[in-house]
Amino acid sequence: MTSPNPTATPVRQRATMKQVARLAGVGTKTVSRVINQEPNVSAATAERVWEAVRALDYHVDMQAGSLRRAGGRTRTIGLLISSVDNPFAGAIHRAVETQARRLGVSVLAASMDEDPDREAQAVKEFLRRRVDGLILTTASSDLSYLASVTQHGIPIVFVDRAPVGLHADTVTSDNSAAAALGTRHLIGRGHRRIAMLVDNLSISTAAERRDGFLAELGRAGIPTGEAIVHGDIHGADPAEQLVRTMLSSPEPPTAIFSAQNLITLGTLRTLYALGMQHQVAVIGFDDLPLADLLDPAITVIQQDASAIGAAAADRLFRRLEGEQLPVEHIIIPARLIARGSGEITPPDAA
Amino acid sequence: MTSPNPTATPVRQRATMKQVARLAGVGTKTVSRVINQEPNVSAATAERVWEAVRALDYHVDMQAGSLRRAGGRTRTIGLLISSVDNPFAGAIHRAVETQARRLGVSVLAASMDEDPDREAQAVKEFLRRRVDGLILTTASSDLSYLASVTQHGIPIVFVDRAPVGLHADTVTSDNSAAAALGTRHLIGRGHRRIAMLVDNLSISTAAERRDGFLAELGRAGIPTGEAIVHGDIHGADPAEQLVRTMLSSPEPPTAIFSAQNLITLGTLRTLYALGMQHQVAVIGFDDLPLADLLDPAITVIQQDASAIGAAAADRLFRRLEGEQLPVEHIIIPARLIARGSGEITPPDAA
DNA sequence: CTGAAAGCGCTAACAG
DNA sequence: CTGTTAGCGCTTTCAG
Repeated sequence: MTSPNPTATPVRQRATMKQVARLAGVGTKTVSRVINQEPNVSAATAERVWEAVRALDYHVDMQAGSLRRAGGRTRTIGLLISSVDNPFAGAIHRAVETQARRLGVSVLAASMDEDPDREAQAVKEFLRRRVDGLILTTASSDLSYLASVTQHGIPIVFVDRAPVGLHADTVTSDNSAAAALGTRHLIGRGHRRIAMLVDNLSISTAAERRDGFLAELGRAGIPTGEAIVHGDIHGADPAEQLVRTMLSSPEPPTAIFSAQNLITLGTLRTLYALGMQHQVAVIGFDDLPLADLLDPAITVIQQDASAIGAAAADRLFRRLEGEQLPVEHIIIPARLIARGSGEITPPDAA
Repeated sequence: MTSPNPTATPVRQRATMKQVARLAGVGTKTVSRVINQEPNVSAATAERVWEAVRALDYHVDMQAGSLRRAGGRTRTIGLLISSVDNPFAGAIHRAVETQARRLGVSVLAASMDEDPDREAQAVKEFLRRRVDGLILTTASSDLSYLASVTQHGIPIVFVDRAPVGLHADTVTSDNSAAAALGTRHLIGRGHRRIAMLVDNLSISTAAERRDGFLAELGRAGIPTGEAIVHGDIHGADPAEQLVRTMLSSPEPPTAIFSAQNLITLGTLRTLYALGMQHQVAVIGFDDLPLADLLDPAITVIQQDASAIGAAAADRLFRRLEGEQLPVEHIIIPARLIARGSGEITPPDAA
């Protein structure tokens, strides 16, 4: 009978604490003390243990440990973002990881793809793996399934979007104000027919940007009843199509406010294809890598993703340390970067 | 004496399988069978168990389970990439996650930031958490610390960069060939003074790109002894500086081959600042979002990050399923996308 | 400063 | 089809 694994090196079993203890000639509890840097171990004993650890290439099993440990901490958190492939989300992820690493905490990351089912599934997998805490970007309008989670003592911090119907720590941009800022910028250049292009309006962020836009139009005395708002635009291709249609309409907008990254991309593609990039003003939410080199360079509303991620992580880890904090909604300001495309004036301007 | 947590809802302890069993009026093993979809449970019993699960909001503890389960599988893998904030790495992450999710596997993600110490630290944390397998982008020249890992039966697949001195599954682009392709493209337009700008040469990917560049120069009969190669460029700012210096030299290059994303960005910034974007040819490794809208649009070598990630995940999961596979180096082709900047001819061309 | 015993929540192996 | 017993690797508790 041949071995089932003829080529590979024979699998040597992973070392256990017991084996380390035997090799070092001490009890398992002493090994545990050394590994976890607990006090009350003589330097000599500790050194013998470390030698055994190296000799056996031993790595503690945190999972097994947390089974018994007070509080059952796994030193692992769950992070749910729109997509691990999205630059904005990546920056948040980065900021969270930086803080986590400092504390020896690992991060389970997952993408929810704007799908409430995926979101719920991802959270379930996090819970099965006994994460200590959760940082979530949510796509759900029904967060009731999370109520029990917080009750079980697992802290949750929401990032990017405020949760619906749940009183919990939240860190977001100042979406409505930022949208108003951009809108005011365009109105100041003389625009009155401004189109807002926005993603799925069930995403709170999208809705807030729309609201900020409309509010600012209202403040400027521009009738919001006939305001041009296009929602439910998913990605660059639909945006590209839509802008094409819009611009060939009898009364085309003189400015476009794109409320999201990919929508900006699609908008620009059509403008360039039509050679109209110098005629229609554009402001985009979220910056893009080469935006400053285009002609005209793109005026954007830049969110501080790093600050958002850092604030969320800070909040979560402080709760995990046991700090008693009131539930808070932290708002990170976004800023407008004027580069050219947002300063184009409408054709009929004096 | 006041409660230490006066405002919050009292923390209800997490439900255990035993509690579910008691509530459903069955043994724990039956609950285990139902939860894990094992056979040999009557529909009626299963339904009672599910009711109890819902009532108690029970989530299995996979950690505890894997302690006893044959093979000790945790259904979690570790993914190490250059940075979770890097678009190329994000695309790999995405592809890995997609496959993992299908199999109910979670992903612990970490950034190594081109730092061997961070890399080793991250792997250690993965191991402590008993991941079933590892997908690694490595920055280390000494991978000896991983030998024991594979011996313990934990499969490793390397992505983006081949490991030094370790015979293991690897998925990379065809770096040398792709660099040669880009170089040939420039030579075909009449360029002979081509500068290659490349990241840290200790990164195998960077070295391979340099080698492909030099090899192609050699094939074209261009003396490689005087070839212009600038290594150890970390990010956009140093690249920006360097290009400025280069272009003010007595015999400036007529074409620039940027071997990395951020270097391309810096290169372009200088070219635009000097108004020379129509005079100096540029080819960049890795695509950028707005590259097609610039004037001239940027010619790039595009790596298929999704395919790389997918191939790596496929390999890992097949090994985890127990398939016996020979160690393999899978090479994913990269392609050249000609857009304009790479087709600029040198000033002295006939 | 050190170690022995108990048990965390679960699943393997077996008995019914 | 179902339940009981043992024990995974670790940390807690408590006795030296």
